[in-house]
Amino acid sequence: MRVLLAEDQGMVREALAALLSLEDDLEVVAQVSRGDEVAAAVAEHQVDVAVLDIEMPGMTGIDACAEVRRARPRTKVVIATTFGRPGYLRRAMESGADAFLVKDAPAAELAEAIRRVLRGEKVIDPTLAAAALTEGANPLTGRERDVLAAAADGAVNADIAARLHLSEGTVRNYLSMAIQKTAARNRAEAVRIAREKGWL
Amino acid sequence: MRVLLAEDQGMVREALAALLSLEDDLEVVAQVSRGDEVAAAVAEHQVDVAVLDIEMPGMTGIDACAEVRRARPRTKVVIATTFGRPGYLRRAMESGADAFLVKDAPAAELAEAIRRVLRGEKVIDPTLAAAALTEGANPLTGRERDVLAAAADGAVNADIAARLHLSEGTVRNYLSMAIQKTAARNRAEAVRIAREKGWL
DNA sequence: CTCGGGCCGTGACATCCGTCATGCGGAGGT
DNA sequence: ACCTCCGCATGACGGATGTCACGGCCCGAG
Repeated sequence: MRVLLAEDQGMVREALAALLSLEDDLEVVAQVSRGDEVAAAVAEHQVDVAVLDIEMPGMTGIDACAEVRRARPRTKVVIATTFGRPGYLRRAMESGADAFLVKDAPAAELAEAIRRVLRGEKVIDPTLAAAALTEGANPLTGRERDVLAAAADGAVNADIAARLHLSEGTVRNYLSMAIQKTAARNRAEAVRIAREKGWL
Repeated sequence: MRVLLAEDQGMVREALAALLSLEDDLEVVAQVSRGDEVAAAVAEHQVDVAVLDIEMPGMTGIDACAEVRRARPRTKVVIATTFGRPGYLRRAMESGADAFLVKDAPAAELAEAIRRVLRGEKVIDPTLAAAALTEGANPLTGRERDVLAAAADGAVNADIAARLHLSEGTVRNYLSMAIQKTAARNRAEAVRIAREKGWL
């Protein structure tokens, strides 16, 4: 079966390629390091399974998954990520992913998951599935996410207001909402919590 | 040559093991997922080269490197990390590392670096070396680092004071110093900048 | 021994931040 | 038509934060 690997860290990507090449029934026919190169490569190399990291330059693996789903629905998608955040899992499934793995897991699970999605199964870590279900959906509105994301790197209110073309008071209001919804005590904690839950 | 791999993400660790096993002259004789297991494993398996990640539970790869250096000076140490922060490079070299690689690099460089350190050479990314030299040393004092680290996850002043057994005013003073030294405009930005430079 | 620097604290002050009340317009649902 | 939710805004208030000046203790370098 023809496999594509998308992962931005060269060493990790090539190591995973070496690992999968040990499997007789799998062949790594393409490797990309950016999310926005996935869809084209999948089409060009007639890929049967795409293994995607989430955090990548250009485009997230989740968005790339949605692109693949639209352009070539028969290609299976496996999301393999460092962070087992419930929100990531939820969004990955909404984008049509067939499997969701965390890189903490033993390597054998990757090949195993690939074979299972090829048989038409879905593969999800049960612990994560439970967490995603108990958490409920992302409670932040679009603008609240925007403001929180802009505050994430330490910008002051005036900066955020300028960047998003808002009034400073509005920025304060959205942040206040976000802080309450995350049950945090200030913006920094709100950012941390939202990140952990995959809301950002 | 006998190689140890220390890396917390199972999938990545085993993939790197597969990669290195393709090299005729290298043999992966031990794998650990925690920093505090490195030294014992190095001694037990008579390891010639230890490949260490930095971010690991239990102990950082840099501290583990120092342990190995003390307990078994002839063992070479290769630090392989996700983040090419100048401060990491500096601290790794101070701990006696023989090579410093970023995981962005192509996989071939890993085996190459291992062979070179075995010949007694040091291997450092020249771009990073330049950055480390232009940056100068960490300007933060021990206590300033402590309070900044405690503020990193969104704790309020009272929390930090309690955690470090300080007065709240003292926390404010240290944070103010840290903010000035990082040329930041608030604690959150100071945390970000200190992280980027590897001062934390 | 003196001097600088790290460490810890206090007090005062200006500013920033988080909260709340309130308002308006638009989109979507019943 | 009505209600609800989102987006955007203003104004006011208290508390948190950042800055500054100042003092103390201890240690190592010169």
